[in-house]
Amino acid sequence: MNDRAAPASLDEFRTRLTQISEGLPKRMRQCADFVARHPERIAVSTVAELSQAAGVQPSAFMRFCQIMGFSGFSQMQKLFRESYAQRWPDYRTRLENLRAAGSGSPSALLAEFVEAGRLSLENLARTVEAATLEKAVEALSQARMIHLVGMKRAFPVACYLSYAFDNMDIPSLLHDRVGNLDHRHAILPGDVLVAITFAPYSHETLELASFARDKGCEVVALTDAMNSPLHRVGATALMVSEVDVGAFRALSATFSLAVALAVAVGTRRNAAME
Amino acid sequence: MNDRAAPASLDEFRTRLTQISEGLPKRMRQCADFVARHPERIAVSTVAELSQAAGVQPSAFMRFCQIMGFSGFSQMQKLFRESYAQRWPDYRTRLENLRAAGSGSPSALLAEFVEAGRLSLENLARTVEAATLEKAVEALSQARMIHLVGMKRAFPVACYLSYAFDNMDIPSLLHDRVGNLDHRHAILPGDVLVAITFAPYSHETLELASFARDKGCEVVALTDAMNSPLHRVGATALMVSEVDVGAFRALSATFSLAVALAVAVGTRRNAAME
DNA sequence: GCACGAATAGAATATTTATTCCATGGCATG
DNA sequence: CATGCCATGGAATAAATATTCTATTCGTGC
Repeated sequence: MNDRAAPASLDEFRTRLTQISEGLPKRMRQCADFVARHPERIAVSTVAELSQAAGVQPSAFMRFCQIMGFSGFSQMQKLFRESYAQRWPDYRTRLENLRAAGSGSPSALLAEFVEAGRLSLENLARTVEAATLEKAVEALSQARMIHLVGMKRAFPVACYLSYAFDNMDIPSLLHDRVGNLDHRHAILPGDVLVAITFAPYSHETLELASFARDKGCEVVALTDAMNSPLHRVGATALMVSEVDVGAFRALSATFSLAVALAVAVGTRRNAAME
Repeated sequence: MNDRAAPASLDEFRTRLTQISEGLPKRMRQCADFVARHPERIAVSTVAELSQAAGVQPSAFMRFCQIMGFSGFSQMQKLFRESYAQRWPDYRTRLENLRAAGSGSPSALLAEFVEAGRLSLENLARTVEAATLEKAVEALSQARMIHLVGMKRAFPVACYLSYAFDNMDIPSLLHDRVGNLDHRHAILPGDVLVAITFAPYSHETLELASFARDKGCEVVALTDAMNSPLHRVGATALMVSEVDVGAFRALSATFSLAVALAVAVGTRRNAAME
């Protein structure tokens, strides 16, 4: 049937997968991609479920298993069941295991940040004001152009928004201060500025926000607290507080908020065009 | 049959188990003890295997399942399988429901992304390999200089790492392609490259990775799946898969991983200096 | 020590799930 | 344009697996 014996470990499986994944027919490629993306599901799902999730017929999935060198799905599943048995424990106990690896260890740190991210997300879901969010989306949907600014820790968020808007063909400009160039004069009537900053608040961001306000542009703020100086420029302020670990903060919740904002604006703009 | 409905979550399962575990006949007690001891095996084993491992007959194990409130073993196994593989199936329908309800509303979208973020984080905690993470941290701690590359959706992550390393006085260089300039020749022996890319994989990132490898530098990868082309350059690959909402993905889990990586490297480097 | 009921084991059955096979359709090659 | 090959879908079949049933055992109360 096939030129090679069945993979005996996940590593071998991975190797084989990358080896063959080029020059595979369409459906086989779908299987390969799906398996690569959701390896954890192989151990606990049936052929029918997996094939449906991958968007192929059960028989196609079977053929894929054979191409990978297994006699069939069952043999492949066996490999995954055996190798996932150890790392299986549910989320909570798994976190404890990671932590137990020692308080300074990378795994323990990761566990801390995962937990912090989860708390931040829950917090975000609880505290966000639907009306404010709605107002922000409405403003951005009407905008002639969307300007983005964020420095330091906020810069990744601004970048991501820029990427998202770009993907949805929404005109946007990232004020990234490359070469210390200043594009403030690109802010014209009818535009909207998204200003992102967290304590300690960046001077440049605040200044650009008040500049935009003075030009009569609306300002949507992504910030961290009620006492953020962005409130002073009359911005529509979305607040998101990240739980910190030691002196460090991830951006898990902030990114969820950012992508939700972007997608909401994108769909509303599309709806308006039809 | 039994006085109560089937547990709907692992927590309910645990509660019920402790409730009934006293005053149980001998074989039932054996089952209870075994299940309590090896809950992870339920999702991936058959009744025959489990009952043998617990030292009882298959039929005894069946009766245990019923005592726990399930109709049979299959229903109980389903609970364990579902709580492991996050239920993708109803994700699509949930989205459709949202749309049908006319609620492309921003708050509903945010709720979706918050949920997606949470699932991604849990998934990350479950699937990360401590050994790989350790290897990555070690490599980065030894590095003369850390190079960072990531395009499109991965760029915010690269930016954040750059910011974090900078804050900890760790020499790093972000290959941001501003002005289409290429700094590949700044990659010198003893350096390490952190390459970040998700499907569809960025050509530039892959190319820089193989360039670095050819120069004899280690490559640490942050990527999304087993079949990422970064595996082919022999990178130490940390995998993190984000749950998507429609066509969009946030970066919640990726950022938790990134910040944990950065902080771990920072503390280790500090420890080495003293 | 006997009779009764619960508990158990093992075999028989029903159901689910993997696997194979064959007919069809599309694509590239001659 | 015709021909052959390969990929694909769907249905038929085979295997594995859960589930139920019944005979037997074990313990308990009279």
